[in-house]
Amino acid sequence: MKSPSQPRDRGIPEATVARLPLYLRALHGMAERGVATVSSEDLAVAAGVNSAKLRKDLSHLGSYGTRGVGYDVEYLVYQISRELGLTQDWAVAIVGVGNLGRALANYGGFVSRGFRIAAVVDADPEVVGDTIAGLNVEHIDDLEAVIKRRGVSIVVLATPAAAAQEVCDRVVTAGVTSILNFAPVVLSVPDGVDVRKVDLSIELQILAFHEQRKAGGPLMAVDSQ
Amino acid sequence: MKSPSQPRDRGIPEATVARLPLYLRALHGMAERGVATVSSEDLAVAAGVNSAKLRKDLSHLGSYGTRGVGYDVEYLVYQISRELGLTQDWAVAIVGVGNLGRALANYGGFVSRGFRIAAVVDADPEVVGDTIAGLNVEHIDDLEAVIKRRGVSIVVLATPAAAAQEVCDRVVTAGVTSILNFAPVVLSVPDGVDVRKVDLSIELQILAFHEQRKAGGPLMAVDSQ
DNA sequence: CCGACTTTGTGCACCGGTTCACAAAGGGAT
DNA sequence: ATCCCTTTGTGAACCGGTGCACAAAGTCGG
Ligand SMILES: NC(=O)c1ccc[n+]([C@@H]2O[C@H](COP(=O)([O-])OP(=O)(O)OC[C@H]3O[C@@H](n4cnc5c(N)ncnc54)[C@H](O)[C@@H]3O)[C@@H](O)[C@H]2O)c1
Ligand SMILES: NC(=O)c1ccc[n+]([C@@H]2O[C@H](COP(=O)([O-])OP(=O)(O)OC[C@H]3O[C@@H](n4cnc5c(N)ncnc54)[C@H](O)[C@@H]3O)[C@@H](O)[C@H]2O)c1
Repeated sequence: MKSPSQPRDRGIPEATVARLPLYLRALHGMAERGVATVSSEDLAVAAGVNSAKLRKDLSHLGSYGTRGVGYDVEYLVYQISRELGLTQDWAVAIVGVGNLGRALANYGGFVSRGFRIAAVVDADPEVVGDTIAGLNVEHIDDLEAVIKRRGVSIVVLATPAAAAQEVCDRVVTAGVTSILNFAPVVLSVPDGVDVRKVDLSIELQILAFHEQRKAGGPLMAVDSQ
Repeated sequence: MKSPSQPRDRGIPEATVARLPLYLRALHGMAERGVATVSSEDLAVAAGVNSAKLRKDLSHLGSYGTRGVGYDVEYLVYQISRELGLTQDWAVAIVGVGNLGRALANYGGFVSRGFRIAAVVDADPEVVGDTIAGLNVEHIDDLEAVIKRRGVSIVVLATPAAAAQEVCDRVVTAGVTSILNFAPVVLSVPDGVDVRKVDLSIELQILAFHEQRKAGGPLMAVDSQ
């Protein structure tokens, strides 16, 4: 059955970490359809990657496959979940409950992955006190207290750009070391704090670049005036 | 040898393209504050990158700097904008006007970068006919007609995962070759079609991985943006 | 007009990540 | 038990990207 789980390499490449959630999603789908084992080739197709890459990624977690057969779906789901830290529950706070913050708070897709929205915080007196996604909107003045009380370890920043750095500083001081930032600013944080940014405007600009190239190619206005 | 500043090598590295919007944002801020010229060092700090990397990135567009002085802010804004295709107006359609689609439609940050929301489309009869962000919500049955009529060249997919591939196929058939996908599925598209995906759930899982590691072992995680 | 100073543009070594290709491992059939 | 077939796990070449370090290019004060 399972080979003696060899000591997992503590240094998993960042690129691999970024793909594990993709494999996990594909595996969940297969488990639901009753698939018991899957080959690297099939899983790779489902996840949209190269099969050699997938095998190398999984090999970083240990030798969980069986040659000639493939990988046990349930077992792999468990191993990847554990590696990503999804066997525990993460308390997430959303700061800034405007257009975007509301959409995130109401999204059900997070809970199903072990991320529980534990608090929503805003500065606008009109909004504070409202109930969003079943949660009472707390005042930004109580940010530190809320983080401590709810055991928040991940903060989602959805405030206007101008407020992002200040809020960031405060949550970091409060002990948070994982931040997902939607505001279009470069946040500066001390070492040891992870910031991941999602910038939709940048995504569109990258698409526009390629679209322009497809359409006109280098034949666009070449003035130099 | 070559003539003075001319559009250089047409093959701009993907990593460079992804950073140009970052430089552009920093430059816009500087222009607003009345800064006329900027050194690679200062701009790099503002954009959160290494200065050598910034210079190499800009060198792909041409020789737009002046040694001993730096870069002319306005001129650089123009050059980067042109390279990214932001000197023209892009018509964007949002398909799926739920939590997320609404937030996107109401967001002002796109228009300011040359992206005009030209249409919003949904399948729900309850929603079709409503006005969102000043636009009439069109029916998904009219998808192809709307794309043609409004000259849409970029589609944002914000439908449930189950509907994403079908909608994707239709917009591709309608001639769209640039898609920004928020649904947690791997889209399959023909060659020549660009798909960029934004998966917030994956971002949280990556944060959780590092968070778990920080809490557990003696190994320190490094920050990344 | 010159020489000191600043900053660009890039050659080069390096590094993480990708892909190919194949030996080794395991299962199943006979 | 042995052979054949499938599929893993990985060595090694390769590739794009990064960052150091510096010569070249340009500014500016005198
Ligand atoms: N909505 C989008 O689709 C979208 C897309 C890309 C980027 N963004 C970015 O995401 C962020 C939020 O966007 P939005 O559309 O939800 O904006 P919004 O204006 O609708 O919401 C911002 C919310 O933050 C609150 N806020 C302001 N200052 C605060 C503070 N100091 N502390 C706590 N809360 C504070 C406001 O009261 C408001 O409720 C912005 O930075 C925006 O640039 C949004
Ligand atoms: N809301 C979030 O914060 C969030 C976060 C991460 C990912 N996502 C993903 O983004 C997508 C949208 O999320 P949401 O929260 O807005 O969901 P939602 O259910 O609120 O909205 C989906 C909308 O799509 C419409 N729709 C359904 N089928 C359609 C079809 N065939 N054609 C056109 N429209 C159709 C529905 O009528 C609905 O209005 C989902 O795939 C979700 O997984 C959302």
